[in-house]
Amino acid sequence: MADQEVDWTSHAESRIHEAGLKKSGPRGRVIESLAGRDCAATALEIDAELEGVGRATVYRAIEQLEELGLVQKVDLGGSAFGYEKVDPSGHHHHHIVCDDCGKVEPFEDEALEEAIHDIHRKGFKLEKHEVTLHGQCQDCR
Amino acid sequence: MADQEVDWTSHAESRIHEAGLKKSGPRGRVIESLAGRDCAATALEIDAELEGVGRATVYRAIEQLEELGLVQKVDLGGSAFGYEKVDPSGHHHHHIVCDDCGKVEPFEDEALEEAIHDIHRKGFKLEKHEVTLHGQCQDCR
DNA sequence: CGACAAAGTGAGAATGAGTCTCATTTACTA
DNA sequence: TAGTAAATGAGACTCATTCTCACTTTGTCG
Repeated sequence: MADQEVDWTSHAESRIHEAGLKKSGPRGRVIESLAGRDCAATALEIDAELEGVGRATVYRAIEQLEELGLVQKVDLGGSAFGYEKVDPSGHHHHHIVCDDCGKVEPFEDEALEEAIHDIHRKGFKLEKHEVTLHGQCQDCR
Repeated sequence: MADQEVDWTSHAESRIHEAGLKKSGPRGRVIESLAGRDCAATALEIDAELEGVGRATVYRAIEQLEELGLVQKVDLGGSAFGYEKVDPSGHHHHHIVCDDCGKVEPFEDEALEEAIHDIHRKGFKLEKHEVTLHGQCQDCR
């Protein structure tokens, strides 16, 4: 396990505690599962990985983590949403999805972030944004 | 019905014909419904609007139109996808979604398009992109 | 003009993701 | 240690989407 994962895990546990929530084994396992991934996973993938943890618990844990800003929901273009840990530093990335095989890769782009930051829309208070690029990966070409 | 809608409708019908597909009333009604909208609608909204047209037919028609590049699928953050006609001129927009009431508004931004156009990713052949901004609309603040 | 094959169709069953309920268990705190 | 609020797992449920299938329409070829 890399340092960053340890950081995110303990950061998440602290924030959970600060929010007045109790410690729990099943939720801890969901947090671990998210910590060990570089990019988005679906709720059902996590559920399948964690034997003995109920589906409802996985969804509940993800929801709580999302409310605390520890996890973000990302649309991968398919039928299910993906969820991934949010870097405490505020650093974030977007996604490239291969429309043939479904593979997802993270990417970052400074110019893109700036362009989005410069968008102002009358009456709308922007809170977050999501960019998904679609195409074909090397393997599928 | 505005000129642009007429154009898109007949353009769509021609492309359907070119693709070797047969003429049909129900699919024609789905095309009309899409033509009459400025922004995305869900498949079930279209289905509900068109009495006498089966759900399967609505989904099939949308799928065919999507394959022909006449319609694009957009993620509105909710549980269902939206579908909207693609302007034959290549002109396109993205979406701002109010996370409280679910309202969707289109927006365009030249700088954003350029930033996306400049992204090159080794091994990936980019085909399309999707940008969704989230926040709160005037009514919900 | 038929007649036939391919495309199209609607009803409803099936699937898949996500949500809800509820009886039971667990973690904190007084 | 008792009380209570949070947490849990099983499974029922909802909603969007896909699939199946028997039947109808379209277009073309003889």
